[in-house]
Amino acid sequence: MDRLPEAVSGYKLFCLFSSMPTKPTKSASRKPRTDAQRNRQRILEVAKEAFTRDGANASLDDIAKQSGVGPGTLYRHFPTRDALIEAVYRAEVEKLAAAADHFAAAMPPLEALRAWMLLFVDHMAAKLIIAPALNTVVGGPSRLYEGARGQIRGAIETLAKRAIRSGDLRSNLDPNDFLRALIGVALIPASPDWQQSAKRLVDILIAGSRPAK
Amino acid sequence: MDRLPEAVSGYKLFCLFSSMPTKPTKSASRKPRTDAQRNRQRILEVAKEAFTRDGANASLDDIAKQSGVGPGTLYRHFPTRDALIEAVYRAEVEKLAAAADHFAAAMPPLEALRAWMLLFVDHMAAKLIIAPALNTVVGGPSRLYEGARGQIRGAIETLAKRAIRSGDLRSNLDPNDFLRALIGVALIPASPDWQQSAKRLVDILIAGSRPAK
DNA sequence: TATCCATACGGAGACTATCTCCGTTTCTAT
DNA sequence: ATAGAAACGGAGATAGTCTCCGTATGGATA
Repeated sequence: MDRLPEAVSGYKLFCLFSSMPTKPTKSASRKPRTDAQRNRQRILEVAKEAFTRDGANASLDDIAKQSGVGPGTLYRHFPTRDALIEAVYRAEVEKLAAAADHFAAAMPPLEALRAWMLLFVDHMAAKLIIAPALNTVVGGPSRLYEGARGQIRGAIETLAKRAIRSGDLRSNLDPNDFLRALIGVALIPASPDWQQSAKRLVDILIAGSRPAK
Repeated sequence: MDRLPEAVSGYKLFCLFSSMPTKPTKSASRKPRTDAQRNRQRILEVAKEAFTRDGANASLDDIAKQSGVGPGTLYRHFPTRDALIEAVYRAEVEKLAAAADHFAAAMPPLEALRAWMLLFVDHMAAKLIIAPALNTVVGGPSRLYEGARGQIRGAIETLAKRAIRSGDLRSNLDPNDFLRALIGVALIPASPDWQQSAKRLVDILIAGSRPAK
């Protein structure tokens, strides 16, 4: 419960920055140890597998073992289960955000939006990673994922605004509504016509968001 | 697991015949004990609170304690965590299904559909019960909730078909798409304009499902 | 109403997973 | 080459899950 919030958030901040391409800070301290980085990476990979396979409460000690490290090492890198899930989640999210930029640059507005929404769905379908990850955040009032959500939100906002500007969508539209709907689709992978449903939904959303004639 | 099933059933058979001089009927079905029913009910209520408050992995022993029963009693009624979650979930679902019938009987088609979709969202918003419950099912390939999902599906199908018949919606529509979208909305209760977003989304879905002019 | 026994109860305790602490090892910088 | 900061591993304390079985209770029967 009362889990040293400031210490944790400090660590999170570190993680956030550490995944950036170049160091923006002067930081004066020394280069992070290579074995630490390697272990961190390895844990992330194994965790992704494990969460995909066993759901969001796969055994953390098992993940540590499969990564070839002790439990202590895992918990040093990711103090809580949520922290680990979040890290895995963030990696996926970054791929999606990158794709949004790419589509925006390469396609006409409405098409780009549609393509990205479908990609969003595909990512969830293929990896099944984001769904289990989102589970735990829904359960509690935790503030995780906010940064990641920001990225996704940014991605769809960019695409939607472009489509609004070109007159393909109504101007009084909140792109977040799209997101919510898509996540719903992704969370029900049970039925076999899953993909079809997702595509239909995307088209319904777009059709429902066209400017009034 | 393998708990002497034949011995038990053999014993029951013996009782059946030996104690049955005149009555040809069922000694088998006896009225369920009232204390058992009461306990079951109480556990359900407490569990609903607990899951809402602490997320889907609230301590089961705690729930038992707060219900005034021992852990054994809880586990007899609900052998697994999923079973308990499912029971709570099912209760909510039944309320929704009932409401669908009510709306269908009392309102014009499109209005009834819209009202129910909003109620669906409200239930999730107010109770936050269904969301945590859905989490665990998403994680694994478990077959829980299928019956409950059937009820919900039935509810929205009834309403949607009515709206299709009256010409308010396109005929090539899969109402399940609506469901998926709504669940997505319900799973992101974080933002403050939550309710607004949900209502907008409902209208987008309906607008996007109108017959082509 | 009294009696019987199937049904249900409680909770001690075995088992399993989570997470911490700290002595040891490894890597970077000088 | 060496110092010492950083990272490691894993034993073990803690906490949650679930079972077993002796005891209590309420419905059926007479």
